[in-house]
Amino acid sequence: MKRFKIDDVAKETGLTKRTIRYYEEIGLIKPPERSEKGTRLYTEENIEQLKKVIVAREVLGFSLQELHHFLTLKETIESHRFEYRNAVNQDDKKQELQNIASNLRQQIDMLEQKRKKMLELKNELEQLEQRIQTILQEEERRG
Amino acid sequence: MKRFKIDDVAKETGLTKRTIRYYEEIGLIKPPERSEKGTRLYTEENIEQLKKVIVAREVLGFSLQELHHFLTLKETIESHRFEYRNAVNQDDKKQELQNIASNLRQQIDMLEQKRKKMLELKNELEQLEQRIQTILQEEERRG
DNA sequence: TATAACATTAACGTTAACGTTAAATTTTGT
DNA sequence: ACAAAATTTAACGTTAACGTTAATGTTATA
Repeated sequence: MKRFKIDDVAKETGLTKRTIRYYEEIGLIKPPERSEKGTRLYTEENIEQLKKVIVAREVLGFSLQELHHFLTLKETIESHRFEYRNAVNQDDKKQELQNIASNLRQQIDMLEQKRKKMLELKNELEQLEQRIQTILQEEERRG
Repeated sequence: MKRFKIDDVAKETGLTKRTIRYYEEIGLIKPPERSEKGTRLYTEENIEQLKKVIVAREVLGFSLQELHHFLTLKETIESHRFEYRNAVNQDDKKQELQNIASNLRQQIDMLEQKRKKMLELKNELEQLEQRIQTILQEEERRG
């Protein structure tokens, strides 16, 4: 499988090298493999993970802390997927799953709230746009 | 018309007094009236404006700079609404309006992009939720 | 009317999210 | 094989968005 060095990743994602290392430092992305002497070697998967982080930060406006919370949640779910049936203490596991589910529900509801607010703002902007278009068209007619 | 003091506004909006003064300082909100001796006196309208800023910041994740840009745009449009017909230089005005329109269109498209990305994330989370529910239900059945 | 409770400005402090620089290695191109 | 280019860690610098404190002045109320 092909590996990329940090400068390639930076160019691909638009982040700086510093930022990529920083995201690794605070645990937002998995540490990539290293060469024998310590140079970071990224897989496509590493890069995809980074891109998701960018979307969540830029597009959704999450803070890196919120993002970390989020990703940890996802990781927890995915890592528990197979372990569950063999769990030592079923009741504890069940409780944990229910906590996660409740947490997820909250995040989903929050996203829906945000989408609603965004739509409202978008509508407001479209009204402004309409107003301007009307004025411009009146001008056309009047010459 | 009733006026509120900054502490009331803080309680109403959930912001701190410092933050409210700061938003005024950087031009995010209109400076409210002052009493004879300098105490800030806020109208309902002032408070509404603040609440909109909060939505845009918290819910939409805009930086205060982006917000400022945004609000300035809106202000520009609204203040030009009546002035336009009597404008001295019609061509300049027309050009300006077209610039604003183009700017608005960009913001609207950006909002739509964000909404799309949000929906994707929401769907992803709902799949995770579904997975958890399935596991929990299997547990129920197995006792 | 006095005094407690609140407001104002000014200035320094803090935290997140990187930027920048430096000194030492590593990797790459010829 | 060796210079040039890229990478690593470490540490200090910067900016936005406030928090905190202090000194002083204003408002409310008993």
